[in-house]
Amino acid sequence: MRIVFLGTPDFGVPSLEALIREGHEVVAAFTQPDRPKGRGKKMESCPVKVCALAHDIPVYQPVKIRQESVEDLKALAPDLCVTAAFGQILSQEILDIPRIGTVNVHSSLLPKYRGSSPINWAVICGETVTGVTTMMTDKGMDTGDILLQKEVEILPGETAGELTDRLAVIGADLLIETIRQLEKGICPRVPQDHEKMSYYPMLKKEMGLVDWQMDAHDIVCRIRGLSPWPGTYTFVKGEMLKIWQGMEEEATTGLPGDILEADSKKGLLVKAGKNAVRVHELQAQGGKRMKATDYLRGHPITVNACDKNEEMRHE
RNA sequence: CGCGGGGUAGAGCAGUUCGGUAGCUCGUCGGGCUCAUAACCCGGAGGUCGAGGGUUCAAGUCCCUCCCCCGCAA
Repeated sequence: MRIVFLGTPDFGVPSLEALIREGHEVVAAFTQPDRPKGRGKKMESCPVKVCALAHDIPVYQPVKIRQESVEDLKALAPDLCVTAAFGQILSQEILDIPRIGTVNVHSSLLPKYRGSSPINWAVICGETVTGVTTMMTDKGMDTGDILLQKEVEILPGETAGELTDRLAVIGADLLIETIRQLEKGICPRVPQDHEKMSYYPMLKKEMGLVDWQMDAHDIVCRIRGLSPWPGTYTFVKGEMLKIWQGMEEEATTGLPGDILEADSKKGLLVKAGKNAVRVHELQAQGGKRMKATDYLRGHPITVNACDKNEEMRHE
């Protein structure tokens, strides 16, 4: 099968590798253009590009695929296009090019969690089950007909990053099975129940700012859901502190945001709306991530007595 | 050349302004106290101060070069 692969970040790599491993003829890979990244504004290739080049697959990096790549795609004459976290919207004109169609690997149980960050949102919303879906891409945002779907349990304490790694592999397997069934003409194809759809927006940096009015359970889900990017943070004495890991702990005293415990032995405990968040792992500006107890050894934080030291209260 | 913080004992930090015996908290090892401890007391071990070069009687500290880690921004 002549396949054109479209994907950008790590999530797409297992799918691309699976296609190659299965002996499909991957004739091209499309990814987002290289962008200045990291500290020194160095240009960096995305994971899918690196993978494609390693397998001698031609790489295309249009800024806007709809405008630049229609002729290229036609010339490639694919039987099938496969997308996995590509990052650009395909036009109908492009969707009409592949003989069979365009299959998208989406990391949620559609129609739930449409949008660009389904894994993060599933964790943020406190789900215990999510999954991957293969679908026939249509013009809408993750609205196409569902082909195959697989449920995956979200493990306790699992972060979005960890879950992404797992779903990427599971998604690759599902993709291979989907293509197998498409080739035989036995692949189911059912429209989404649009009544049950949910859509969540792209993640923004600001979403990582902890609102201590929220219940501890929700804050912990957010910490997990935004890890490793964009990360969760709060302010202590005017300095930003990233929170990498935390757990809910029962607490009835104090006001939201109060530091109930800050001890290099006991650790760091911050009051939330309901209950409190035990901060296990954090990271100060310029520092590396470390256990809260280690941090407190060298950075003593005063315990808020709830109604004094108002200026020390973090936001 | 995008902005910025940092590398000192196993861990987390202070010390660098203004050169002059390597410090703190914790851990660890040994001893003591206690019905008891994430408690307390006494004692010990453990450091090429990221690397190299330079200045100096003397460099963690001043000068030059390099390596590594991290936050912002994108």
